[in-house]
Amino acid sequence: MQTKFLRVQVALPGPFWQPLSYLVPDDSLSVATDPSLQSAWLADWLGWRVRVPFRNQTRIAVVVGVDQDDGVELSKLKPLLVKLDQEPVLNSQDLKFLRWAANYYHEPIGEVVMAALPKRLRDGEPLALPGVMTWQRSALGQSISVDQLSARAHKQRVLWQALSNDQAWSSSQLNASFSGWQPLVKRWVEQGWLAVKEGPCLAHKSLPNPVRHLLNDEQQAAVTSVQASQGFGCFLLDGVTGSGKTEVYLALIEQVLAQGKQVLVLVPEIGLTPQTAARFEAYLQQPVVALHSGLNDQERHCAWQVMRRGEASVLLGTRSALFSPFADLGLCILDEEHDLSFKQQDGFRYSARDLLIRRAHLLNIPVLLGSATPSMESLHNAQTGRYRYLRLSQRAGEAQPPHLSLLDVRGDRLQEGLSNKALGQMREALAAGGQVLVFLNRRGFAPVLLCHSCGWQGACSHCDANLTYHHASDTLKCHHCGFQQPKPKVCPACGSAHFVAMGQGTERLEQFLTIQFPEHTILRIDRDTTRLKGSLAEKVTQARDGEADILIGTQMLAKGHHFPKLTLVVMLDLDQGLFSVDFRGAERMAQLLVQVAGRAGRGTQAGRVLIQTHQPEHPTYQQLLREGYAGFAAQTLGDRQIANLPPFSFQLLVRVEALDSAQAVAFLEAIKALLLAVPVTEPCEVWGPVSAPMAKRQNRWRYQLLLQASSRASLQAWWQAVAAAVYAHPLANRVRWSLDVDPQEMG
DNA sequence: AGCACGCCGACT
DNA sequence: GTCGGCGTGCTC
Repeated sequence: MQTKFLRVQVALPGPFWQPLSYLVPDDSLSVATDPSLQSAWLADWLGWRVRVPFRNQTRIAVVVGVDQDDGVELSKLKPLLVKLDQEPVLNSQDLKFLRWAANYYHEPIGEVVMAALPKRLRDGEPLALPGVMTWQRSALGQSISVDQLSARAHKQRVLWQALSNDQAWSSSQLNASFSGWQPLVKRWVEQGWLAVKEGPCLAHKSLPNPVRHLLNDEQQAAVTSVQASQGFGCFLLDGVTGSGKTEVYLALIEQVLAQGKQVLVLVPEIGLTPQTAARFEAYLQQPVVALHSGLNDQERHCAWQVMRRGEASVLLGTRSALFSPFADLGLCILDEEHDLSFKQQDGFRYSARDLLIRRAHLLNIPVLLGSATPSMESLHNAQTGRYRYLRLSQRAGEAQPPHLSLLDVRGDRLQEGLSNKALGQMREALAAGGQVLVFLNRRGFAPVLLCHSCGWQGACSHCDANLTYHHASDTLKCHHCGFQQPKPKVCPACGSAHFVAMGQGTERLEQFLTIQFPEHTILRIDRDTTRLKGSLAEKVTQARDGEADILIGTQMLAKGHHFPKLTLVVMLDLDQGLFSVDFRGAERMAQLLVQVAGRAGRGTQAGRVLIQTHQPEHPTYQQLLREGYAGFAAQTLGDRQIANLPPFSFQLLVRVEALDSAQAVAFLEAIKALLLAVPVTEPCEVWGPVSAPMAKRQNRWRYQLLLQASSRASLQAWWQAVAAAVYAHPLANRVRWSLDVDPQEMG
């Protein structure tokens, strides 16, 4: 038999645009050289973890291809060191999906594959979780009484006595009660007294009491539509706040679970609270695996493993849970589909919504997107028939839709951003026994220290941004690079010692309201007051139970929470959304308004929403008030079509950062020249280079180039036509640059 | 991305 | 004379 050198292609984190090849060790050759065993050879390697030599060290990689001749010289190839695990970590469908994602987002395959593995597996830890073994008396063990043990072996007798309760003991349970149990347990296993079981690594916990609900006609119609789906289908569930989208999800999940299949539910980053998981468990009466940023590496590994093995059927997670492997996935759900947190904003800039749809498509299963304020993209897809449109128009129970009104504050004196009219309304609502939420979208309102004499204000020397004044530490800080300095004693420009703190923060608002409403309790919920683990959930519970009369909140209070006693919402600074540089500014503002308004009047009392504004005649407000979100969306889609903006076109943003701004611009100009030289049939446009919204960050100048085309395919093809030349450009290695496919924010 | 190699200022 | 600054170039 002639010698054939076999190679595998592996995904390794790093900027490698194709997988790296390694030779397989000699002892694997006999299988592979026989052509009839090619498929066995494939199954033996594809998706397996391997340890490979890399430079002068070793790395963990995943085999993504087998024996493809990629043109790399044999002499350059190294043999891989060892194959890990007893099974592949990713199956061929997972790999196909990940390859598609890498290709679409122009992200190195190694980075994408590693995003699909929990950190412990990326680091080469064993696949099996330590501590998931449980021990229980075997049939033989049942007959062994403690008296058969030596009377002098006190430790043994205590341990055996404990094990005689017929429960399965995990190592963590044994650790908690006994020391030195391992050798004894090991011996008893060898003697056949104990049976080892590899149990689920999730702690057994008791399920909440069952909760059932009846569906109204609209909910039932939505459930029926999705159930009728044969194979892949994408559904948009457009349901007003409080209309009971979750009940639809639960009914569908229940049905899929009854078929023995699994379900993946994605929620926004701050939407996943223990209450959400508990609600799912109460209805479904089975454990729900939660996967979110609050978990440690072991817990993530556990969740990953449990879903992959099919030991649990429901995964409820944030963005990255999208990559989890499943034994048999039957349904995907993505709640609050308009939410920006589904788009990863750094590194691998994927959209969890778009990738979830792609994954469902590859698996040929239905996917359901839900929102009270669907994105223009999804509404457009529903209108063109790519998605099936499902509508829930009624609030569940007796709850009335909130009443929205504009509060014209032009010419009024504002105290900490609040008008006297708003304060008056708050007093009335509180006197009537209601709860009040003051909503502050703090962006752009960070407190700035200003010299009262000359107007000087601190600017960061490394970024194109103002320094923010921090009262507690009496310092000026840059939120973008971490630069900080003590508050100057006198103004660096004019020498005056008279400073004023400008701008609005929730902290100052809280101080002000404490003075205004001394007899009422105030609860502030924002990034600063919820930094500790679990404190958001705790505060939300307090708010929901009516322990505070006045709530002060930012973005994180806008989503999904239910405050039955809330009767009045005051929105302080929505106006800025009207004048955003981003064409999606108004869309975001409208979504925020409707979502926050949805917090009010979910109990028996009708809710009111006051929007403080300097622009009461602005068409966006007028439209939202007259026709609601649907009318706003129809108008916005019309405008987008005329302007040929997404969702009527597709965009790709090239971002560049460089210490030398000339290099950044030169690189983008070079890319633009390459793009313009490509003959294209469909309309393709390129704008820029322009300065990024924050022109300088951490001493690097930031520029961007926007590509736009009439279809995803033509946009991809256009970039592909220049990609090789761009990567080969001398500046490509001298500046930091990245691609953002389907950018959601221009920052 | 890391992490080496490589070629010029302040130190025992 | 060296230690080390981070520019630049490669990784199967």
